[in-house]
Amino acid sequence: MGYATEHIAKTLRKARESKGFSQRELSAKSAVPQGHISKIETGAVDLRVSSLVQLARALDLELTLVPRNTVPAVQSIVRTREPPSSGRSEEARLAQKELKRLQKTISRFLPGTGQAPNELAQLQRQIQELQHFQLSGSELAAIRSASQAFKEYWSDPHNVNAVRESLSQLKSLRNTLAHGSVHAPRSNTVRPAYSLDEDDNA
Amino acid sequence: MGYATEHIAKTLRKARESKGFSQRELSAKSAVPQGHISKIETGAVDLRVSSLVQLARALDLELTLVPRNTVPAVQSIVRTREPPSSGRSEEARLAQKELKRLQKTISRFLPGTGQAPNELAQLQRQIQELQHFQLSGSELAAIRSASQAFKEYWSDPHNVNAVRESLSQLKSLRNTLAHGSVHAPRSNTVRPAYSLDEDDNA
DNA sequence: GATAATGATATAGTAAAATATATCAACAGA
DNA sequence: TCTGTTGATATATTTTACTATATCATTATC
Repeated sequence: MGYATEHIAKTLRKARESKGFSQRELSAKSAVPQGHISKIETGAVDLRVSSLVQLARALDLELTLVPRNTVPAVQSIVRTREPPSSGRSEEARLAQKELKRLQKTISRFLPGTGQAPNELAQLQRQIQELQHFQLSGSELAAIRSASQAFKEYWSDPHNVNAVRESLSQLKSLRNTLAHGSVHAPRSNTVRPAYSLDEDDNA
Repeated sequence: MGYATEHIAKTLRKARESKGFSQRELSAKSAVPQGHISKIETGAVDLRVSSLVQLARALDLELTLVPRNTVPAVQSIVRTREPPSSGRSEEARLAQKELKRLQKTISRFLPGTGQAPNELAQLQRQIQELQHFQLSGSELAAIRSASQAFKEYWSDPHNVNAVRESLSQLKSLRNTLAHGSVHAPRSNTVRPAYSLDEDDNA
């Protein structure tokens, strides 16, 4: 409806997709129900500012009021810092999927083992945390590599070193992401009021 | 309440005051009731985006969603284009008051005259329109000068030239403002859905 | 001192968002 | 084919913004 709010809705959707989040994931991060996100993105509601801010924060966006005559300059800034080119959204999606796949694989493997090595739990937490970062192509490669390492352990449960290898890869990935030295900064992972998981490590 | 929306509220109030608008004036321009504006500025409500946009437009602001990491750059842009230094708010206030004073003076003068010169009506319309611009120090000077000219006419109703002088000063002021060649652009005066006054002239 | 403008509040009624749940079709993978 | 994910919708309930209107204390202006 609202001609002016339509733009907001589009921005939200684009931001979400570019980060590879599903509406349900975003719902978890922002504490806004998925159904409501759907309505918002399709412009079916005149949402309240608090809802908008909740979503924005989860998407690493900031709601600002800028003077009309500065809008072009602002847009130019935003544009130059945007995702390098195209395909980013798809890569983010794939990276997130790969993470989930690995997570699932591990959890399916766990019950079978009499006593799982310590590293397995760590691996799981690491994956858990990585899901909070915005990922892209290069990260996808690292994740796949870690996934590969775990498969080696899967096929030979004596090879604990493979787990260690996998874990170390993900840790290093997490550190690069957290320190923002290479890719998108994202120094602070978005954290909902109710914590979905505890993650804290070095 | 809303920690995040508090910032929005402050921005709105600052923008309004810096333009010398009262809540009632802003209410007229934005079609948002004064009482509601009060609640919004004091952070008593979690307003809807449509209301926020209405107010923003009336204040010549744009609601935008920008990536977190661009916020500092954006703020810097906004800051460099802001009112040169201080006292702007007070000057705007004074300029608006001066206009009102002149308007009042004229309307009080009118009934007394058997047949007011054409220029008086033009003067009134000119003032009417000028009230839609954001004014500052230099405009204040021009307005006072026009006011002075009118007083000469007041003391000597035969001196129609004084009115012409006053009118010409305001017209020139209006043109400079409208074309944005000198001060703040403001090419399009904010116009509420229901028109409060008709003003159209060259 | 009287009058007018300003901003903050209060109350009551209406409209609409927010929420919790659930369902559904389309599609992707195992 | 079966399963899980995704996005869109539907319904019912609760909460709350929005509106209109009025009051009030505080400043300014005459």
